[in-house]
Amino acid sequence: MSQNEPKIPQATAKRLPLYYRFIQSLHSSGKQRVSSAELSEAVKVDSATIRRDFSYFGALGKKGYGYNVQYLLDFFRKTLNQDEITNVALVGVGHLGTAFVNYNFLKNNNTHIVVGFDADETKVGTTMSGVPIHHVDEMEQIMKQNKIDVAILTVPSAYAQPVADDLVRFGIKGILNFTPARLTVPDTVRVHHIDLSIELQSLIYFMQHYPSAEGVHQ
Amino acid sequence: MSQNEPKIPQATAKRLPLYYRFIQSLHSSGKQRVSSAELSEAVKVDSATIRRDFSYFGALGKKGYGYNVQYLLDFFRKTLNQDEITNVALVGVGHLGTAFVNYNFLKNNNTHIVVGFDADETKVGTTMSGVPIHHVDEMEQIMKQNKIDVAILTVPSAYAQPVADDLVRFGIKGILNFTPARLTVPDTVRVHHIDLSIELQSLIYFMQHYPSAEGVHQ
DNA sequence: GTGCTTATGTGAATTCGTTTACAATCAAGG
DNA sequence: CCTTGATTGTAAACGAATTCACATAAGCAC
Repeated sequence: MSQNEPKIPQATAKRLPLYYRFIQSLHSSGKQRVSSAELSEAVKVDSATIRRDFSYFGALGKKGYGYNVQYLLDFFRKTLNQDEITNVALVGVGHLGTAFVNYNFLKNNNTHIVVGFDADETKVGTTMSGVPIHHVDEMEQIMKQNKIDVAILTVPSAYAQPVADDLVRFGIKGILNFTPARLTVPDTVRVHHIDLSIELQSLIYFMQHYPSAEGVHQ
Repeated sequence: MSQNEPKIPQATAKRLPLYYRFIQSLHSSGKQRVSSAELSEAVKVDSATIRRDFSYFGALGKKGYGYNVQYLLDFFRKTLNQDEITNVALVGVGHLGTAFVNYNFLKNNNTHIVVGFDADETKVGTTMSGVPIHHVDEMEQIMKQNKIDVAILTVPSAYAQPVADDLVRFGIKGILNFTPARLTVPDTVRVHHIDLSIELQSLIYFMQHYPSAEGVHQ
């Protein structure tokens, strides 16, 4: 879909959902217009970077005025494909997986965990926050039925690669990987790593070696 | 501590814990030497980048040979200050916070959640996986007693900024922020954001707009 | 209309990070 | 001790991202 748009820098693409969220909150608070300076203050991104980011999509604002909130909102909704709900599978319903099912990315979000998988028979057949938990052996069938192409991976790290291999085989297109394993997948599959120990470790390293300055995040 | 080392690029610093973890696993599997090519395969970072990263610390390897695992291990342990345990506070013991307490970054890690805080009276006074949960009103006293300077923030987003203000007042030096709020803190305090909805959203954006290519993470 | 103020959009400069490519060096084996 | 093969460490090239700085255009007040 929309493969003919100009290629957006990856750094920009990562900030789009952040912008979108704040624009939503502006909109629901009734604000009509906003400047890159205000946005900057709220999302903690330099205002020039915001203007540059927006400019990749053409001229979204007006000189001397700023940006119209409604227009931005509509634009980002379209760009981020927010009218279509993305079904997500959760693979591994341990502590972390459970937290995600309960949270379920509900607010201001077009993503929804629709099914969980686990190998633990005591969990299989239950429902958590309305999400049915199936056995991992049923993945193929259920993933294809529900047209799921994104998975959140929260299995023990020893199983990460084999489970990822399965997911790939069943047609997954994106994996949000919370295990420490660095997955090997075909390059048609997009993997984002969130490695909690490493985030904590690197935070501490930065604290000890970089007295000041703002941190990025991942 | 060790403020006189050469300044390491931030991108490099973020990879250090990743290297360390893999070197540990090499060591415990009895491997004596390792090349940048092998490391590259395992951690999925280009081998030239690894050599460049290591070179910021001087010559850690030998030409034609590679790196001595024991030497690397010792070096990284020292550099990442792994002999000293870092006490961490968990603020907000909801679903996500609970997952972290149970996980507790135990393996191969010098960080340890030693205390949790919550406003919910039914949680206060309990112990989760050996970690005592106190009321947020006791933060000041307990944080200072235990010399805690890192916190994991998993409170509802409306409380994120006020709680962060408290933490700053009680002398925190680093915050791992899992709330969607972009915190305002003095620049002596390091904040890393992990915004789960945004990670999921941006994964989906990348899937739809960048057919191939390897994703970064964070 | 006219002029003042504001804030965008972007060329250019800069900073940061990655990758190429190869000379220098070492281990190992005969 | 010499040769071969392997692998580092880094200079230089490249590429990505950020930031500066300002011409340009729009709103707004009078």
